[in-house]
Amino acid sequence: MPRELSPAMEDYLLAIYRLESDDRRVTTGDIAQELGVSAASTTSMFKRLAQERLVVYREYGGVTLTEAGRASAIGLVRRHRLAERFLTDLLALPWDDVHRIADRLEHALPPEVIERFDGLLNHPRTCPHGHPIPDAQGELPERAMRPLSALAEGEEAVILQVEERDPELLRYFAERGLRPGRRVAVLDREPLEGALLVAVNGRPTLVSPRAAASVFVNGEVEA
Amino acid sequence: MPRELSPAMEDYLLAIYRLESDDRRVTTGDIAQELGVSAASTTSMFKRLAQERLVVYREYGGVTLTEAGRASAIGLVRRHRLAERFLTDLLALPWDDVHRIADRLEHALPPEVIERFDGLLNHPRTCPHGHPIPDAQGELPERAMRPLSALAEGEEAVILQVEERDPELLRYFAERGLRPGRRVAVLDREPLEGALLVAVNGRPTLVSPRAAASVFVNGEVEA
DNA sequence: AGAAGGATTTAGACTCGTCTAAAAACGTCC
DNA sequence: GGACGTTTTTAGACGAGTCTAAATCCTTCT
Repeated sequence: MPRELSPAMEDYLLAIYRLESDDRRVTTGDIAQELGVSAASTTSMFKRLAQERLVVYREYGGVTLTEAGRASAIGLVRRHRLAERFLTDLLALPWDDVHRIADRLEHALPPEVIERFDGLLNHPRTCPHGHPIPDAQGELPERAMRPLSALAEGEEAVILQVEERDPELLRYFAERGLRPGRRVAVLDREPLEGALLVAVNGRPTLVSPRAAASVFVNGEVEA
Repeated sequence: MPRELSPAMEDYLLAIYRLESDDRRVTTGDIAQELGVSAASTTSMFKRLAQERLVVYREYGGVTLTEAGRASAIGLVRRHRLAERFLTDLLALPWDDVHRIADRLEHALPPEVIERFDGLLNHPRTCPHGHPIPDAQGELPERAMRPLSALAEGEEAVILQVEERDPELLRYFAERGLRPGRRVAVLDREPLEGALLVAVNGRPTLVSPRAAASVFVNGEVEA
C-alpha cells in the first residue's frame, strides 16, 4: 500500500518511468539531466526511493522501478493526462499551457477528483497531445510509432502524438495543424538539414527537422 | 508584486485573515491553536511573513495583515471557495468532502484555472456552505449574521452559511436539510442545554447546541 | 595493466518548516 | 510593587530536498 509520496519523490519516479520506457537501467546522470537537479541530489533520492521499495538501486549502477514503483508512476501518468484533458476540454485552456499546469496539479489531485474527470470526459483514451491515458487498472496500450522525420518521400501516415513539453513547439504545431488524428504525407525531403515538405490536411507545409522529430505517426520503426 | 508564497505561508496567512475578521490583533497562540502547530513554529513564521511585508509583527504583540497580506489572503479565499463550488457543482462531490480537497487544491491552482472556474460556474457568489466568494478585485460583501442558537422562540430567519470544517457536522446538516437558503423558525428552546426545536422546510427538527452554533442566519446580532 | 577521464557518491552546508525544552517577557493579583 | 503563572521567544535539533566541492569508482584506451 503506497503511503503518501512527496511531490519530489513523485517527480523522480515519473522521470525514471519516462526514461525506462526508452532504454534499460536508468542512471543518476540521466535523471539529474531530466529533472535539472544535481547528480548528488539524484543519488540521495535514489536511496530514499530504494528504502521505500519503489526502485531497486545498485551503487554506480542506476535504478529500475519495482512493481510498486511502476504502479505509482503509471498512476501519476494517469493523473497528469486526465488533468490535461480536463484543462483543454472543459476549461478551454490552450494545449501549450496545460502540461505546465498539470505538472503542479498532479501532486494535489486526489483519486476522487481524477475518477470524476474520467467520467465527465467520457473515459478519454489520450491526452490532448495524443499520449495514451492508462486505465484505472494501470493498463496502457502499446502502440507502434515512429517520428515523422523517419518517413520516406511519398509516405503517408496519421499523427498519433506530439512532444508536449515545449510550449513554443506546441504553438507551432497548432498553427500548422499538426495534431493527433491528422493525416500527413511527405511530399519532399531536404537531404542536408532534414527539413520536410509535408501535406497536412492537403496543405503543403514546411516542417523543420526538430519539429519533425517531435511528431510521432503510426507504423513500425525500420529494423 | 507577490512572488510565489509557499503552501505553509499561505496557510498561516489564511489563518491570520480568518481570526482577524473576528477580533483585532492576532496572537501567536491563536494561530498555533488554529493550525495545530507549536507556538515556536508560529513565531518563526511570523518573522518570515513580516520580512515579506505580508504582516506587521510586534514582539509579544501578535500580527496584523498588511494590505499585501490581506490581498493574498483574500485571493486564497477566492481560490478555495471557487474550488469548492467546482467540486460540488461540476464534479458532484459531497459537500462534506470538498473543504478538505480544496485545502490541497488552493495551493496548486493557478489563476487561469480559477478564472475559468468562475466563468464556467457563472460567477457564483458563495461556496457550497454559503460563505461569500470574493470577486476578482478582492471585494467581499459584508453580511449581517447571527448563529441559529441566538434566535428567540418564535423567530424566523433564512440560513446564510454553515461551518464548513467538520465533515460529520456537514453530513448531519445535509440529512436535516439545514443548508444555505433554507427558511427556519424556532419552535421551542430547551433552556438548560440549549437544544432547539426548529422548523426546517416545515418539518420540525431537533438541533443540538453545537450544531445550532455552527449555522448562521440573516439578521443583526443583538447589542 | 595502468592511467586518464568521466560518472557517481560522499561530505558538508544551506533553507524551510517543524518540534521540544529552556529562557525571557508580560500581565495580573495581592 | 513584587511574585507567580501564562504566553512568547530563543536555542537547538531534525528531516526533506537541494547545492558545491572533494573523493571515489568505473571504463576505456593505449
